Amino acid sequence: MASNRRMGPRDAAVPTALLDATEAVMREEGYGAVSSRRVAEAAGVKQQLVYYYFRTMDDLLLATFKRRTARALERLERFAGMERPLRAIWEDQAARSDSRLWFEFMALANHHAGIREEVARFMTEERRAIAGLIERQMAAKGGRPDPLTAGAAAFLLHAVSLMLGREVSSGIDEGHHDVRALAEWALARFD
Amino acid sequence: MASNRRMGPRDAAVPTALLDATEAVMREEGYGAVSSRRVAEAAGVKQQLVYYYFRTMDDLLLATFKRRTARALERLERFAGMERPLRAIWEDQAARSDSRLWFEFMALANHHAGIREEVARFMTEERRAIAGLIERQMAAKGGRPDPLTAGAAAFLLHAVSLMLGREVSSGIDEGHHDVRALAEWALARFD
DNA sequence: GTCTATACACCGATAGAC
DNA sequence: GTCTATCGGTGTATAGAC
Repeated sequence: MASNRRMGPRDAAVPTALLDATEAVMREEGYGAVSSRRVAEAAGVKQQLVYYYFRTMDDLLLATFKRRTARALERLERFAGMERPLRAIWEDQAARSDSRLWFEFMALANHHAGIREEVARFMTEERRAIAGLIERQMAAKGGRPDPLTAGAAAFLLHAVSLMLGREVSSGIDEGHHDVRALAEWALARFD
Repeated sequence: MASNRRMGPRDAAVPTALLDATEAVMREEGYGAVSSRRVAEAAGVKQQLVYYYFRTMDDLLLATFKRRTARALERLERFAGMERPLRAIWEDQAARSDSRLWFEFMALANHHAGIREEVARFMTEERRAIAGLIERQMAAKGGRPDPLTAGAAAFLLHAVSLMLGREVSSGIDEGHHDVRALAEWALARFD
C-alpha cells in the first residue's frame, strides 16, 4: 500500500501552503470544515493537488499536527537552555493563544488513531522534559511542600495554561485572577 | 423568525431519543459526524423528524449541550449537601469519563456562538459554587498556604480532572500518579 | 406527528490529458 | 506537477400528502 507520491521537497511552496491553510481553516471554522476543496481554496491552489501531496485528508490532518508538535519540541529545547526556563515556557504558552487549535486537535484525536498516537508521543516527551527541568530547579532551591513533585508540577503547568487559554477565548474569567497569582507565586520560587 | 415547532412535550420519546443519539454519535465519531441522517439512524427514526423537533442542526447541538449542563448543575447541588462535597465532586468527575464528549463540545464552542455562551454561563456558575464550598471548608479548617485561594482551587479541580480524564482516554499516563497523589493530599486536608 | 419525494451544495477520491 | 472532468455518496433543509 506504499505510495510514491509526495515527490517534491516536502518544504516546497504548495505543500507548505496547504499545511498553513489547514491550520487556518481549523482555527476559524473547526476540523469539520477541513475539506480538500476548502483547504485548497484557502491555499490558492486546485483541489486535486491536496491528493497529490497528501494521499488522503487523514494524512493531511496528521501532517499538519506533526508539524506543530515538532515545532513545539524545538521551542521547548530552546527554553531549556535559558536561565529561567519555567517562566519562559509558561509565558510562551500563555502568549500563543493556540488553545483553540489545540482543542480541535484533541477532539480530532478521539477519532483519528494517527493523531491520538502522536498526541501521546508528544505529551509524554514534553512532560518528561519539563519535569526534568523542574526537578533540577527543585534540587537547587529545595524547601517545597512534599506532595508537589516535579511530575505533578509539570502536569499542572500544562493543564492550567491550556485551560486558561481556552476559557479566555470563550469569555470566561471566573477564578483566573487567583490562578494567575498562584502561578506567579510558584514561578517566583524558582527565579 | 419565531418557529411554532417542537409542539409535543419536550420529554416525549422521539426528541429524547434524538438527544441521546446525538451524544452517542458525538462520543463515538466526533461532532463532525453529527448529521441529521446519522443521528436519525442512531435514534431509529426518519431523518426529517430531526427538523421537525429541532429546527436546525445547530439547535439540536445546543439542546444536547444544555441538557448536559442542566444535569451537571443538578448533580453539583446534590453533592453540596453531602458531608464531603469536594471529594464527591472529584470522584464524580473522575468516574464519569465524559471528558471525550466535553472536549467535543469545547471544540464546537469555538465555532458555535450558542454553545460558547452556554459554556461561559455554566462554567461561571459551577466555578462560583465550588469556590463557595471550598471557602466554607477552608474557614472551618484554616491553615492553608496563602496563594491557594478558593477561586484558584476551584479552577484547579476543574482543569486537573478534565485533563486527567482526557489523557487517560488517549493512553497517556506520564505524571498521573504524582498528580493523583497531590489531589488526594489536598482533599485529605478537608476530610 | 410521520411519511414520501426532492431541491441543490458539497464531500473524498480517481482517471487521464498535458 | 498541474490541469479538466467526473464518479457516487452524503449533507441541510423544505414541500406537501396522510
